[in-house]
Amino acid sequence: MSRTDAPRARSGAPTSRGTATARRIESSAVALVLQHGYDATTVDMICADAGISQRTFFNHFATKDAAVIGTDVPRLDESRVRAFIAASGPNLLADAAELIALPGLDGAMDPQLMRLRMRAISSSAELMQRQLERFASIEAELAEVIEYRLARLSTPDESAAEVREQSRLTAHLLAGILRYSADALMSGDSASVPAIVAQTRDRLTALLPKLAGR
Amino acid sequence: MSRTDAPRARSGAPTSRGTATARRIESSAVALVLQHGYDATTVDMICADAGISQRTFFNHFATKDAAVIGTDVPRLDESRVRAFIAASGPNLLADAAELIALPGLDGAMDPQLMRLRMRAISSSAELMQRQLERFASIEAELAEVIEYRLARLSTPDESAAEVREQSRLTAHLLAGILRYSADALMSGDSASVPAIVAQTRDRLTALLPKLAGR
DNA sequence: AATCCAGTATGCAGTGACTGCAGTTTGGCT
DNA sequence: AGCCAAACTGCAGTCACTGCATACTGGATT
Repeated sequence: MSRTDAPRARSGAPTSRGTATARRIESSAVALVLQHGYDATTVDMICADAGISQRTFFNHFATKDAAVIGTDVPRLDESRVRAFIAASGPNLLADAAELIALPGLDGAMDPQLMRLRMRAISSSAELMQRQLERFASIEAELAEVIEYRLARLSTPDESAAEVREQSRLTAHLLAGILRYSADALMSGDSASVPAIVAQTRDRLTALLPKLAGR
Repeated sequence: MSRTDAPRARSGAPTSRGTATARRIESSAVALVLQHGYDATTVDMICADAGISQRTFFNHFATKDAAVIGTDVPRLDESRVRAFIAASGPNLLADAAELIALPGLDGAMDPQLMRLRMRAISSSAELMQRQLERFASIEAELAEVIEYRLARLSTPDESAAEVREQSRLTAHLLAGILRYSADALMSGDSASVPAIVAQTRDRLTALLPKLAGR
């Protein structure tokens, strides 16, 4: 019934990452969306362009938008997580922002398709929305990691439950930062991901003291 | 084509707020979702329960989820906006969080339906998501208001453009706070809206110094 | 009282995303 | 050659949603 949370596919639950067919579908989808816009691009059009049947399309991608934005989910970079927990720099938020390993940055994907995909996503408010929703998927995990750092900063009068809530709140703040970065990345003309991340970090460092009062 | 951004309806663009039919549809929708879950509740079921045709349903609500979560959008409370701009308290974020006038709190709605609606929304991840998306609709407005306050706190080396970007970043942070509050409100068993807002404010006040370092 | 009109409700046919099922092709392996 | 699992396909069906053309309603106008 729901269109967005459909189960993967049926039997093999193909990861889509890697199979030639999935790649063809993805590049057709991105190209057509860039050409006609997301709403005007039907699944049938993508199938025709990729030379496959509609059923095959849905064997690879659970939804139409998955074919455009990709199936990889942002993850926490384990090695960085350990470093983050051990560290104790003053700027927890900025540190945490670097925990997230954006998919597609690990070089496993064609950078050309990557660039087109980003343009396609930013051309549609709906796709952008879906893209941002993905950040929410790691928020719980993020809150847990943050809790380790935050526990060391807690005052004696704060219960463990309170620290946990503060961690969850921090994770939500972080999601806001990520949304801001994604926004800047997509709407800005050029600018690489590392550049945007660094810029946001600086901006945040300047901003936080103003928000926290003195 | 898109399911989520459909234009209101055709001629009169009914506000849905107030008409008896719209109210019947809303309460049928909420009741059925509570009973069967969102995905298992079809538009036809709601129509049958409310005693209207499907076409009439879509004359009142642009989408199925609109009938459950309501059509009112959060707005900035104008009188509070003026107070916010004039004030200069140390806790800008917490101040800003009170700018938002949540719909349904102005007493114009049946509190009983309000409570059922909240339970219905929190019973489905998809609905919750849609609900949270609405906060994004006022982010631009919010950033503009924040800019007034932030401009007074800027250092000489910061350009107007930089202040604007910091304001946008702040608006995104605020959206995170709102999401956290909404989450707490929905998942918590009881707790009134003002109580949650106050609690979040306190929590934020305790948290911010930790995040900004000293 | 007859007329008119705007607002609202409806039936119907169509589009587009998505699913389940049942059957076929394909390529590697024995 | 024969076999098997993975991948592909057609098809029929469900559900959200739209456009259009057509009623029904109650009150304001003449």
